[in-house]
Amino acid sequence: MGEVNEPRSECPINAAIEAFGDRWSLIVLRDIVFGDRRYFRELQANSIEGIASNILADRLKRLVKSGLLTREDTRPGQRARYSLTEPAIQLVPVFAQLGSWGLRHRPTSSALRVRAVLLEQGGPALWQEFMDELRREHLGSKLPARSPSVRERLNAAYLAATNSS
Amino acid sequence: MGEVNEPRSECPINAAIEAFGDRWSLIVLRDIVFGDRRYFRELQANSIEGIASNILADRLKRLVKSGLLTREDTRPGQRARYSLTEPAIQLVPVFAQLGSWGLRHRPTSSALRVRAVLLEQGGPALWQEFMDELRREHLGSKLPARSPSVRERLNAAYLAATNSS
DNA sequence: GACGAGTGGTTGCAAATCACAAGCGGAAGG
DNA sequence: CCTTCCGCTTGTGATTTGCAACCACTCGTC
Repeated sequence: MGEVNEPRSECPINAAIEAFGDRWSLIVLRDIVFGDRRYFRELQANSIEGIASNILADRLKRLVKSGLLTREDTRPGQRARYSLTEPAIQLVPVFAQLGSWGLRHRPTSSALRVRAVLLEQGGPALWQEFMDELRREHLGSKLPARSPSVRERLNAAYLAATNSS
Repeated sequence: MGEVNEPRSECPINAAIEAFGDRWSLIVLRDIVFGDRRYFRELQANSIEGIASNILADRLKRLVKSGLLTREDTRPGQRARYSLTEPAIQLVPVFAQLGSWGLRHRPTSSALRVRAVLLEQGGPALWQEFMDELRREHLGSKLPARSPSVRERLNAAYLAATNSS
């Protein structure tokens, strides 16, 4: 990916594409945001698309460099936790719209569809709540938490769908 | 791009990425949606990112095959018009969110930013109006038109920004 | 203090894709 | 005819992808 160079244009849509418009960046971010994966091995082992380790390493490095993730700095050989930054947290509405689109126009499994349905039904209010939750988990925000959390609700719906199908 | 094969997963977000998650597909669609380009040469000549003709040809072909565009069928050597399909028109909210993100988190030129700002301010109601407009232009919908059209408003704002800067 | 499991990666390689420039066959107008 | 416009196609080298194997390091256990 050539996004290391200067941007092709100064269009905001193009800027977004250059930041995460490839076949893997959004997949990695999706797994961190919705799947709560924080470590390299977690991301690789649980990837439903089966990401290769070199691609994962490359994307994580690039996302850190471009300000979408931060990496806990550890000595080599130790677990390093990745955290979302505020720009990455603000991708939640993008994920919601992508999910709504995929839901409508492509065949998807009923289990994996559930999260997108809920996110669509909840609308911007739910997205905001989820973003606040991510700020708490990833940025140490002290905003008051609600129970059950959005992620708990999303996962409960996902599990219900996998069992009933 | 390997999107011709079977999908990597049945996740709606992944489905969206496989449909248009590369460095050029959304750029082409953006120019058709917001720039009102309908012909190959228009798309190539006016591309601010400078798309190469083989890439453009490949993307158009793929977008037609995947149901996002239709191509007027003409004899070779004649102008062929491309039209958006309903799934492509429903990308408007995706574009709006991508624009909002790029606006906030990446440097963009004030002129090119204007459309994204307007789309954000207008919200879902404006998106719907714009989608109806696209249905009229691309699908022959007979829904009543409003004046001035959303595109006229977006372009007027864009021109005002280019002159004042 | 050697061992084995777990950590986050790197390396090599073949295949696919990208980006750039040039050229091509048909159609339309004069 | 000749020119211009039309949608591409064809080379070419450079980059990226996907796959599998391998690596250096740390930590807990014996």
